[in-house]
Formats: sequence, C-alpha cells, structure tokens
Amino acid sequence: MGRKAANRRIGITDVAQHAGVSLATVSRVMNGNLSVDPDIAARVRAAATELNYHPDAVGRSLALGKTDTIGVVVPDLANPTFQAMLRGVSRAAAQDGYRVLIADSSEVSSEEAILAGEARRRCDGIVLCAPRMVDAELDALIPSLHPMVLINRNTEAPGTPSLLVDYGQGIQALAVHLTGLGHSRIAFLSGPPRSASNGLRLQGLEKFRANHPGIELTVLPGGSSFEAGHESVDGILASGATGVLAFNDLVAMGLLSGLHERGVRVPQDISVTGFDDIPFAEYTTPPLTTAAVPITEVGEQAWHRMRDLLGDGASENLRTTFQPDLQQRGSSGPAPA
Amino acid sequence: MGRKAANRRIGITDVAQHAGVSLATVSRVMNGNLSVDPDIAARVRAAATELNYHPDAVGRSLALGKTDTIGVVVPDLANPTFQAMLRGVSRAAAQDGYRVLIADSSEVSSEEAILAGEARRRCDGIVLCAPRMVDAELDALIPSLHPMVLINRNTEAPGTPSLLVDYGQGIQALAVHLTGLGHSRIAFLSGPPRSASNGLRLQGLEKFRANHPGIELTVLPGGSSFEAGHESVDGILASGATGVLAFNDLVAMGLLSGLHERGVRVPQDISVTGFDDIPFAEYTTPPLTTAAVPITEVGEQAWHRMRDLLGDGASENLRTTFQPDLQQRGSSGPAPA
DNA sequence: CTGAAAGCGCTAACAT
DNA sequence: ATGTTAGCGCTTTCAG
Repeated sequence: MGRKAANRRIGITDVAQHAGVSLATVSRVMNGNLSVDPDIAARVRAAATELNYHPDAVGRSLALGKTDTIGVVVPDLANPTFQAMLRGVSRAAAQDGYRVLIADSSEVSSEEAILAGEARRRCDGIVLCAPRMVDAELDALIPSLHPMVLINRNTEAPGTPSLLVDYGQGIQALAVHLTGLGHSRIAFLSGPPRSASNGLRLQGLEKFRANHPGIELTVLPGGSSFEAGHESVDGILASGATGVLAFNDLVAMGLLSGLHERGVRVPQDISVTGFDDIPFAEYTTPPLTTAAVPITEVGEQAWHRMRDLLGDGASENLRTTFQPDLQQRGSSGPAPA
Repeated sequence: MGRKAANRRIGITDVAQHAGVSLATVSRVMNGNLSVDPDIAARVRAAATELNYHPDAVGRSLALGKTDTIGVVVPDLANPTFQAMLRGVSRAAAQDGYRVLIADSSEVSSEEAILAGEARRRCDGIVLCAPRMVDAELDALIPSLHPMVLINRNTEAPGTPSLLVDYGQGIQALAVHLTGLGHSRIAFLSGPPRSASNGLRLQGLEKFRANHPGIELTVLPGGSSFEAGHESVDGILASGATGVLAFNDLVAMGLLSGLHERGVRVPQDISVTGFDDIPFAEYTTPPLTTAAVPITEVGEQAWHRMRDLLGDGASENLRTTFQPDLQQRGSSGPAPA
C-alpha cells in the first residue's frame, strides 16, 4: 500500500518526532499559525530544514478539499492562439500560487467532455477554451464542471463567466480598411466550418455587406492553417479579388508564401490581411496587416474570473468582450489601378 | 474541514449505500477487479451511473501513492521550441493516461528549482526542459526530483535520462552548406550567453573553423528573439558577411524582416539560415534554410523515458542524441560575385 | 498553547 | 466473493 517501503519520503510525523512535538503543532507551524510558542516554532522549523521536509501536496489537498490547481482544456496545443492563451492563464495563476494542468483535445471534440471531467476531478476549476462541442452538450456539462470559465464561447447558464472576442467587429474593421484603400472586390478565406469564431466573422461580414452594397464580397472555403492558405492561392486568383481577408494570421502567411511563389506581389497586386496578430505577424514579408486580439490578456482575465469563482463563489464580470485592434502594416495597400 | 457542507460531491460511500454493498466492493468494481459477482457489479455500476459518481482523483492519489501526473518545467512558454516540446510530452503522456502540469519559469533561473520542487510534490515525476541553472545546482537538485528526465541538458548523475540535440553538428552542417555555396565570410549571430545550446553551437563552429581555415567566421552578439535578429541588421551589414548563421529561426526571421526593410535582398545579396525548423520557417519570404530539430519527438521521447522510470524504476536509454537535419530552402543561395 | 483524535475519499490487506 | 478495517499525509476541531 502506498509507496515502496524503501527510502520513503519524510513526512510530518518524522518532523514531529524529530522536534519532539505533535503532528498538530508541526502542521500549525508549517501553515504559519501564530498561536505557537516562538521557541517551539523555531525548533520545528529547524527540524523541518534539517530533514528537508516539504509538506506533501496530495495529503494537503485531501484534507483541505482544494488542490491549488486549475485545468485548462484547449482544442489544439499546436495553435499559436491557444499557446498564447495558455501562457496567459498559467502566468496569471502562478502569481496567485496556482498551477495549471493542461488537457489537449487535439481537435477531437468528442474527447472534450471526458478530458474536462477528468481534469476537473483533480483540480479546483476548469477553463474551457473554444470548445468545439455543440451548445446542448456544453450546457449539460456545466453543472459537473463548475467552477468553470469559458473562453470564446458563450452560455446562458448562470455562474459561468465567459470571455469573448468580437471577431465580427474585427473582420469588419479589416474589410473597411480594404475598401478605404480602394478595393472593391474582396474575398474572405473562411475558417473551419464548425468554428464558432468563423461564424462570428461571417456575421460581421454580412453587416459589412449591408453597409457597403457597392463592394463585391466573395466567401471562399479555407481552413485555419498555413497549408489552407497556401493551397487557396488558385481560388483567390480565380476570384479576381484584389483584397483578401484571411481567416487568421496562419492562413494569411500561407497565402503570402503561395502568392510569392507565383510571383504575385503583395500589396501591389493583391492585399492580404490576417487575424489575431500572432508574434510572427510583424515579421512576415511584407509585415502583415491584421486585427490584434489580446489573447494572452484574455488568458489572464480567465484566471481572474476563476479566482473570483474560487473566492466569493461568484464573479462580477460574467461576460467580457475584447475588441480586436486593427494593425495596419505592409501587406495591405491601395487597390491596383 | 474539507469542502463546504452544502451540495457535497457524491463519494464512494454514497454509491455503496445506494447499491447496498460495502465500500470495498464499489472500489473493486470501479477498478475492474474481476473477483466480484457479475450481478453485484452490475448493481454497483448502475448506482454509480445513477448518482453520476466519479472517483475522486485526490483520494485515489493519496491511497495509491501516485497521481498519474507529471510536471514539465520550461524556461519560457512563449518560445515555440518549448511549446512544441510541451505538446510532444503532453500528447504522448495522454496516450498512457497521464496528465501534464506545467511550470513556466519565465526565464528566471532562480525560480527553476522552487518550481520544480513544488511540481514534484504533486506529480509522479518531472521533466526539466533546458534548465538555466548552473551544473552544481542541477546536480544537487536531482535526488529530490527523481524520477526526472532532462531535455537539452546533461548530468553525470546516474538514473536521470537526458535527451540532447546535437546543435554543434547542426550548425556545422549549416556552415558547410554556406561554404558550399561559395560564401567565404560568414557571421554567427549568437544566442543568449548563458544558453547551453548556444555553447554547443560555438563548439561546433570551432570545429568548423579548424576544418575550414580559409573561411572568415565572425561571431556577433545576438539573442533568441525576433527583436534580437531585427536589431542586429547593422552589425551584420557592417561585418561584411555574405552568409549569416542565426541562432535560431526566430532570430533569422527578425533578420529577414530587417534586411527586407533595408532593401537588402535574400539570398541574392546575403544568405540567412535559422535553426530549429519551427512551423513558420517554411512560410517566410523567402522560405528559411534551417536545421530541423524534431523537438516534438524529443518531447514524446521524454515521456517514454519517464514511463520507463515510473515502471521498472530505470530506463535503458540514458542518453539520447538527436541529429538536426539540414533543410535547404530559399533563404540561402550562391554568394554574390 | 499544545496534544489527541477524527476525518478528507479511496485502496488493499486481512478476515470471513 | 464480500465485508471490515487500517491506513495514505495532512488539517482541524475539541479537550486540556
């Protein structure tokens, strides 16, 4: 039972024995309980240091009913957006002495619920990032996952804060930017069909269409990766568009690369915009015009909401929306004559 | 004590009561112990389902002396290399039912030991990735962290597998590649001074120097980021080098961007190489010649070593070295006449 | 101010 | 095959 008999870890019992006090006293000292005689406290601390004792986190968790750990479920750890978000959560949580357990569903949406549930059982709360599951499944999951914070996904259920990015506004800003440069034929290279954020972009573009009846806007099938952008060059050129709104920066970079191979000049022949403003966007050739999403900050805020939940049991800010910020760079320019 | 009295989680006791059996029987059923009457087992399972019971991981961990979780300590979660490595570990570990707790030291080397220790106390083992701490500190830490796997760092201590990348070989291959293209003045844009992998590159370049006495090789101060590459343009141009070996792909991309701004053509005027072959390298303009490091595979292997340690208590493969693979792309070309 | 003892949720001898 | 019971390492009432 338990760990191997040999070289067992030293526990609170050893320290108590060594210091000639009871377990309770050691515990009190280790937890900074003031009501301990200074001399005894010193003796205990000395013993702890000498034995190189560190309280076992699992035992502590069981007794306290908390693990000081939260789980973060992401759809794909290879995606720069989720990496940045994870970093935001992790660093913010670390500031408050919490750790992060990661669960990567690898874009298998049927795994999300299971992963989230498993993670929840070892953690004090769950951050669910851009879950791919359908609304009904998500709503059904909420009670068993609480406390939970949602990123890039909404819910009607109360008590679950959600952090949203206004992709509709961002894509409109980019489209307006292109029309301002004289582009009248614009193509949207769309993302994964089941992506909620792609839906928001499409909604934004419908508004744009309504406000700009003179502009010809084509929606082309795409994806979310370099490859998707790279492979869509033919479609783009065939569309006759002079301005392209790529689903995100990755797609835009793939497109940039593909256009370069074809000898198509950016932005002289065609303008390209991305979305997200990942760190690389500034360093493409030419630098990418994009809509910056403060995704690391979103991650930080996710932790703050979680902290609220873990504290009071409720968070004031139940719905926070982040506005993407237009970053005008070299990949967009005046429409060709 | 423990969780709030209200709406307490349902535990094994509730299931036992509901099914009219003992705790032990429920435990046996939940753990797939065969020696349980099928009828009773079914009854227990029914009760578990009805009550939506899931065994608590913390209680289980305490009883079993294992958490099915490993900790991964990285110097910087913003670095694509460590992100890819983390993904490799995480996905491989998930295959075997293990989870990953992340600890990001944010390049503060004095925090590494503390983070690693804390993580170790809640996990079954630690993967230490490219630790920045000095050798003495690392060696002193090993006993208290075991089982541990090292990435990009070596140790004389037995029982600690380490996974290494032959940066020296890789940088030599790149240098030879450039000389093969006729470059006789080459600059190495070095990485962070305290980086072990930078040291390996420098050693490799010393060998290169010995083998290629005719080549003028300059070492310039640099860094590990876009910005470092971007800011070193002046130094590069002043050096008169026609071929530049950047510390890594990020630096190379920054440099590419800076050269483009100056109107310096790549590879016509100057050739640039990176290191790592991060996913973006293929899509820069021009695509980046680099030495591919199978970093995700390194992460996977790290898990396999850890799995060995967690099983037999020892791993056969104590030292594994990965050879970078030259990726010849558009950013390197014949030296200008 | 300190110690004894109960208990967090679960597993595994040990008995029956 | 099932139940009883003693822990895993720690915290915290409750007595003293």
